Amino acid sequence: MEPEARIVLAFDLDNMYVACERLRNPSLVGKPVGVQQKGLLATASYEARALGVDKLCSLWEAKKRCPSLILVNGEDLTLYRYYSRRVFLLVRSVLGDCPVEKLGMDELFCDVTNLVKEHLQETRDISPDPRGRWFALARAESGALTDYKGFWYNPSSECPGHTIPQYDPTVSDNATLPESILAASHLANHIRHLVLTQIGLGSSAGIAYDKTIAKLVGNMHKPHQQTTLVVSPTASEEYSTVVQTLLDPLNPHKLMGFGSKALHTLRDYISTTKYPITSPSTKEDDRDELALTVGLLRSKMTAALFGSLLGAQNGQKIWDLLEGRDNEPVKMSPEFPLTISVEDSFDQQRGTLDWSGVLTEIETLANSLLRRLEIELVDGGELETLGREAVKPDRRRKWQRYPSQIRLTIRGGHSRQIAYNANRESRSAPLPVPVFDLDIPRTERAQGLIRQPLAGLAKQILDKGGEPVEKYEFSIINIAVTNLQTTTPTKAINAFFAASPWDKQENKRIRHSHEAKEPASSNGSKRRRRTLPPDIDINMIKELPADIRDEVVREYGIIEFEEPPSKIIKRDVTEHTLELADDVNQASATPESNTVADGKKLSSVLESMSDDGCWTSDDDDKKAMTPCTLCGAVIFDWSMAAHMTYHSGS
DNA sequence: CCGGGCTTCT
DNA sequence: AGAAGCC
Repeated sequence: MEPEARIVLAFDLDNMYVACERLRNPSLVGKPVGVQQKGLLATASYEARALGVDKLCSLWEAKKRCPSLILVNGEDLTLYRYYSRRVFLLVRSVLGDCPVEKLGMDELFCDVTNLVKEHLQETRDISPDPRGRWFALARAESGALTDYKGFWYNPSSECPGHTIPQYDPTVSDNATLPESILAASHLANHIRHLVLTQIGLGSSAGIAYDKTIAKLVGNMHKPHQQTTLVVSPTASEEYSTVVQTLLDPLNPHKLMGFGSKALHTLRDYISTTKYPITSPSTKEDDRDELALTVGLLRSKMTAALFGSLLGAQNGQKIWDLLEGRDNEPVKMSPEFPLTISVEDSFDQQRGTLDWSGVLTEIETLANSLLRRLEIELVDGGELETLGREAVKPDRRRKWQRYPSQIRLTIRGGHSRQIAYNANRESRSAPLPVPVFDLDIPRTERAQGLIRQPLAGLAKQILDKGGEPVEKYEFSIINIAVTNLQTTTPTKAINAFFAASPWDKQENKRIRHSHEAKEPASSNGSKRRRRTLPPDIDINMIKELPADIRDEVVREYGIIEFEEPPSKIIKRDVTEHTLELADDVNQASATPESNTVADGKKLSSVLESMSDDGCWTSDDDDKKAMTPCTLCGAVIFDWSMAAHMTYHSGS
């Protein structure tokens, strides 16, 4: 007995960077806007694309073609992360226990199998209601959404948005349409409606039976539209016909998991074995390459061949993609990222420095890393940076996560040969606890990080145990914190006792911490207090970062504190959700914000969400390519400026 | 295969 | 710790 079919929704926020900038600055609505990053155009609004801007990327070229183009600097991603998180939390709260997976900043996958199943069971036997059928949401323990219960839809109406295969209006009938996929499509429509009205971001969606195909069909009609695969895999023959028709003409690259490496390997094999695939490409982005399609690969090769070329497991997985099978589960994304990193790149000039120059660059990065930690991991931090009223000043700002490791990655050299991922070396070390102490100025904490451990890590990488060198060459420096913990770093506390990380000289005597650790299970009493290490100064404990101090106090049962230590941190997801949701409701209630980020009137967008007559679509944000005038390499337009710095370097 | 930021597999 | 994948 085969497992029941899943139902997967794929959401994609339309033109997200521009849309976010328009929420920040509504005067940009309806105008041609370009978002600029590092001297290149990261993305352009639909108005700008209509004026020919999307075909190029250098800034002056863009300005030439479209003098009215408004450039916005998008190098600081804070705003985009903020909205990305808002959308994630909203969707998650609507879907209860369903897994919601974040892909990058602007995409989500949702496995709504169980939700839809429950919905159908609940509504199966109830008598018809003139309003249609009630899709109940946010039940049970997700008590966050007291104001939110579900929505009505008409089970005998057509599927919202577009369908695959397309409806034949002459035979159009819901008889063949699986109830579950119809319900899921209405659910997706409802979620898009919520994201639009509560947050102000338009989105597109795909509804299908796995992630790859949901994403694929979702990309077929954009923006502000959705597309549903309306044939069930339980009707296996019809399903594979439809899916194969859909996939066969595609560039395999469009299938998630079919990366450039795999494609390259396959192409190599095909050309060296004179495999009978010959059709020369006419498409620009396939120039000089075999025009591989899903259909060609599928008909000319075998699963076994894929296995031997790409590894047994991976080969099989990729082969399955060609046949429209994708068993990748929708993985529930964690509330906070698992790593947070900052990175800068350097051309030949900037990237050739003596030792103190290297340290200066690392310090700059350390500062911006600390800023990000405060924005993203401290309660209320993101609101503060967005110029909204932060948490009450008297309320202590609490860390929501505690990274325990820090990692330095350096990519050396500027030779053209190396692959972008090669030549990277990294070293990691425990993250010193004082970084969490918000009473220490950020710049001081950054300097502390340099002293320990970043300078040492940099030496390990750059000197490789040899003698120091006059000049160091590198092209990328990255600093990351990893292993984000939900609890205060107790291990780090021990480390703190063992050696005060950043040399508070007076506290030299707090050394022998491990003696202080009690044999854990010496008797049955769990509540038994640890004894404070005898040589620890109570005043030093007072200077610990607040959260750490609480932990110490709790662990060791210190009582001679004037101010009572606050309770153990209690994390409440739902509370946070509501807090974030608040300011939007006001925003969307005011008349002047009653426009969608891409310039359409809200009312017209809402209207269009129920029918198919949407305005013309654009797509594939960043896929255009152009040959470099100097070396002829075909390069993504959005990276041409960066590419040019490459030439000027050598 | 350039950019910055993330995840996952090995 | 590094390679590779995705946006």
